[in-house]
Amino acid sequence: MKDKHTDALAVFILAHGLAAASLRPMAKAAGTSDRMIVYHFGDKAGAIEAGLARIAERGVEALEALLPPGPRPATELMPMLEGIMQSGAFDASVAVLLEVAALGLRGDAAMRAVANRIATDFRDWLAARLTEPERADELLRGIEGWGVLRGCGLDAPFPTG
Amino acid sequence: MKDKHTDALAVFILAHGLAAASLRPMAKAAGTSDRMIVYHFGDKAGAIEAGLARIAERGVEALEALLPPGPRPATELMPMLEGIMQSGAFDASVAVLLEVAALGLRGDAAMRAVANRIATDFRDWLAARLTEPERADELLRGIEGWGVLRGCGLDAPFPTG
DNA sequence: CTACACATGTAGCAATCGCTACAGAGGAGA
DNA sequence: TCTCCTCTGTAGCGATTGCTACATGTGTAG
Repeated sequence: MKDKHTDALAVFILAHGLAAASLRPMAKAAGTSDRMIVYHFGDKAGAIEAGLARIAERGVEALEALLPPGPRPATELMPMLEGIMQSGAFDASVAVLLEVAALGLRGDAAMRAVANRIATDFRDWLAARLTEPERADELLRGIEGWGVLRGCGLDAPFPTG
Repeated sequence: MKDKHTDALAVFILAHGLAAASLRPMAKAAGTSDRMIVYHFGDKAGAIEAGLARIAERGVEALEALLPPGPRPATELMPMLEGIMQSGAFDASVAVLLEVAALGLRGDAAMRAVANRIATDFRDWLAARLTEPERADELLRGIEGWGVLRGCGLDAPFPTG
């Protein structure tokens, strides 16, 4: 049951953002009570961390499912990614990452750890998908920056290959 | 008086983040009451927007003060910026931008407008500071991405010139 | 002096927050 | 059967949330 609840937490956080993630609404979305969330996860922070960890697990899988397999040169991979990101399908994921990264920047150690996990998973996936894996850091930086500027309503160029 | 309050709002938001920006704490920091904040700014959203607008005005000035004047090639400007950003002096500013951009990504029109203003000001400043102003977009994207990854505790490369 | 807009303090509202105490249900082992 | 242990529902706590009603200043124009 805890596992189902964790899924529901992940879905809720993705849908509404960290800022709106309070116990009762999350519990209701999970079909249970705030009482149970606290029982399973200790406290709100534990529940949030569990939900974010689940998001981290699922994020890369979702992206992977949308791309043909195998490593490619950046000049091929990045335009594919651009199409996917421009569609808005991952806006919620990016928004969550931005919220978590902002907390990390403010010194929240737990959130920084979660952010690190999400970003590292994405970077590793990117490196595995590139025929030039040494460019993963640079391209990841470009993608995240593009996401920020997208949230700002700016048409920044997507990082090219 | 409203102007002083706006300054205090900006300082508070920078220091504690959007997530912690509730009326009473902000008012206390401004040396007034929640009653007065609502009186001057209409409601909480108005106060937040006013504070963020003030942050947008001041952000670029603060950066400008730390650099020698005049446009430079990216290969000179970016290492200077890197030193400043690595110092952490602008972590709070970046964190606020990430929070606002996340709300923008979620469709909050007012926050997207504020985010747009902040990002556009920064981009314009960057373009004016570069001997290759056409690279402003790309470098801005790189800097924002670097900020995200810094919040994730990742040592991403700062965009080079 | 009067009138009237601007400004401010006190008090309180209903709603929501994270969290907890308590009681019970249900199954597993002695 | 008795006794734990895991799980769950109800109810409520004190604190904080955004916001408002009401009374009272404090100026300035007529």
